[in-house]
Amino acid sequence: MKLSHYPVYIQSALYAIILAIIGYLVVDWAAPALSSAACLAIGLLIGGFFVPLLTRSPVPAAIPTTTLYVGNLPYRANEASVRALFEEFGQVLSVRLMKDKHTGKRRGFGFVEMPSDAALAAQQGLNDSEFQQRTLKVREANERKDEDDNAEQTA
DNA sequence: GTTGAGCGTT
Repeated sequence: MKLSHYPVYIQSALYAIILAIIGYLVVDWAAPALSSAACLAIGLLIGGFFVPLLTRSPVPAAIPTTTLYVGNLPYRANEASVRALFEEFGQVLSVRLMKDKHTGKRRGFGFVEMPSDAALAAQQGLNDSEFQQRTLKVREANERKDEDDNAEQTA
C-alpha cells in the first residue's frame, strides 16, 4: 500500500491526521491537566506544523498541479512503468491505474498527477504515442474536485 | 487466463 498512489492532497491530509493524533497523545501525556479538546487543538497545530517537514515531495501544495487522464492503456501495464514513462517529462506526484472494484482487474485507464508545466509537456509528448503496442490517449483529467486552476482554458 | 470505450478512490 504505497502512499504515492494517492493524490498529494490526500498524502498531506494523512500526514496531518497522523501527526495530529501523535501530537494529541504527546500533549495529553505531557499535560494531563489540559482538557481533551485543548490537547486535540494543540495536537492539530503540532501535526500541521510538521507536515511540510515530513512530506517527501519538495513541494506539497505550493506548485500548481495537473491531473492527467491516461486512456487506452494496455492491461498489462503496471503503475511503475506508467510512472517511469511520465517521469521522463517531469516529477510524478501520483499514479493511479483504475481497477474494477470487485474483480480487481485493470480497466485500461488511469490518472497521473504532475506539476502543471510537466503535465502539459507529458500530454503533448505522450498523447497518441505508442506504449506497449498501444496508442496512448493523454488528456487533462476532468476536474473531479478542487483541482487548481490551470491555464489550460480552451483557446 | 478473456476484453478495448471510457474520466475516478481513499
